[in-house]
Amino acid sequence: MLEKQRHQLLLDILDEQQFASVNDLSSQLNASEATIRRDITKLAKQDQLRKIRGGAEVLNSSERRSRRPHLSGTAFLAAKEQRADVKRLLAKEAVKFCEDGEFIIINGGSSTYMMREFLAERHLNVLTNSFVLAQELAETSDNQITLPGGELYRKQGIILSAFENDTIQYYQASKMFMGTPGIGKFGVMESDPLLIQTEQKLKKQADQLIVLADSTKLGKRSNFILCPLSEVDVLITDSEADPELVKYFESENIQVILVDVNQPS
Amino acid sequence: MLEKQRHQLLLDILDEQQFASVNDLSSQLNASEATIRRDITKLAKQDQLRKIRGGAEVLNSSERRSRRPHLSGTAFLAAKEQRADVKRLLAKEAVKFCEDGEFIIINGGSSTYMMREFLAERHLNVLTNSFVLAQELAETSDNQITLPGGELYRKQGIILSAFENDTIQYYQASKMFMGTPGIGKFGVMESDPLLIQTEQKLKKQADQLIVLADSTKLGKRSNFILCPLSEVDVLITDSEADPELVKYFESENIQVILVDVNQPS
DNA sequence: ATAAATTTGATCAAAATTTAGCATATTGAT
DNA sequence: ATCAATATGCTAAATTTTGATCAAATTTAT
Repeated sequence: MLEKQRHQLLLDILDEQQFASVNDLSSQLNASEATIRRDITKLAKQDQLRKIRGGAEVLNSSERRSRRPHLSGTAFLAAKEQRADVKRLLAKEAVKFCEDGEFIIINGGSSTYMMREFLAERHLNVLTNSFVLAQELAETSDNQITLPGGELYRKQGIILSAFENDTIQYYQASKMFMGTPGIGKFGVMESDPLLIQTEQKLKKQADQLIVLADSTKLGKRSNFILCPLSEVDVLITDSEADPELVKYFESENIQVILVDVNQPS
Repeated sequence: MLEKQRHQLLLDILDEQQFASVNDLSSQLNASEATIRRDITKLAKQDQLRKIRGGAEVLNSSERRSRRPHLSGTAFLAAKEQRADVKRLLAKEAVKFCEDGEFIIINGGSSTYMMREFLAERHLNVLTNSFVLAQELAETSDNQITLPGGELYRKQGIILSAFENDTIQYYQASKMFMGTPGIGKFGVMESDPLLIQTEQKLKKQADQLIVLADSTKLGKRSNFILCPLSEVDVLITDSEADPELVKYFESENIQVILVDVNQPS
């Protein structure tokens, strides 16, 4: 059996049963114990599993090296599919807010990613933590692109850093655009704890915060509160939004833009 | 059987079973192992499969050649053409220097970009200011990727920042790889003034500096001196290098690796 | 604490795989 | 049909992986 293949199977086994002894693996993969030990050592070096006495142990997902959730691939584009048509309209409206030459920040996410289509023929200065958006804009537009430093998280297609990041700190934008899994009286939500810190750092550098959220997101809760409503300047949503909530947002001094979902596009 | 036909069948087999050993393929396609090896090498160069020890492995669809060339392709890819074969061999040698799990820095440029092919099956932690390299590695490999913050320069496919950049400062690497337009008694040269500052910052974070330069670059001058020879630890060049110069570099305590240019692969 | 049992890493020879060079066969162009 | 270019198969040498053995380290049982 090929080494690579054996490695793959070994990881598959671990995925299912959490732990595996050298002996188990040796018989399941019919390879000698010496070989299994070498495999484990190698895979441990690659951060694919944890070597423990007697065998190996799986890593929990946060430690694990993303097992090829491809950029531009599965996870990201799949999320993009949901209500893609509405998101596209919100994105279109968002881009209309910008004047050529303006400095803006675009936070990663499937809603804001849609802005790429409309940014193609614009000439803005864009700071974004979305690697995939940067990629698109670099290829299809003349916008000036700035990226924050950090590690690339393939699953989200985003660049994250634990450190204070000077590139962000020196960037001053008039507007920041972001999507959200939920927005309500409690504020703007975020489901991915990894993202919160970066988002808050980005938000500090912009004069105006513009949130994109289709009507199903209104009033929805999620894991974490990213910021209170008072920090939101504009909310772009669709015409099916609950009028009560819209009124409430407006009473909180938020400019609400309702995009007609039956618009021809 | 026609070569093209055999290639197609080979890929079909891989599609079905993920892995295939040279031996398997040889009997299934009745061709000698030598031929199968040559096929695999060729197809791997075309990014149709991944060459692994003992055989070949499928690429998941997003890695497949279907994708369009990244970043406008023009300037950057054109530069890539020159002496591409030699550069590829230098890159291969460079990757051999790395151990899985190691933290390395790769400076942008056409030589170092070639490392992507050989990094595909490795598991390293890579910090690079090359946006295009990051793109490739993100799509085709499991390496952990870190990017410095800054503006995206399309022509060079590179991220540059005028600011001190914490992402870089917190990164500690054992090796830094860089290409150069010229290296001689005066030191390592750089032609693009924009790059110098970033390169010097990156260099500070690595224990060892490894320079890739084909033999035509040896003794060549360019606009700027990036660093003196004393800071270079390893020079990877090809066997057509001027022996006098090689001797000189060695007398300066540089480990010189000569790659045989007549090597096939 | 001591002994027994287990696991580990190192070493080495055998087996498998890759590479390189050369001879032969096939193909395409004239 | 002939020549050149390319593709194929074979072999020997170099490299890598594997499995077996064993001493040292670690854990478990007494």
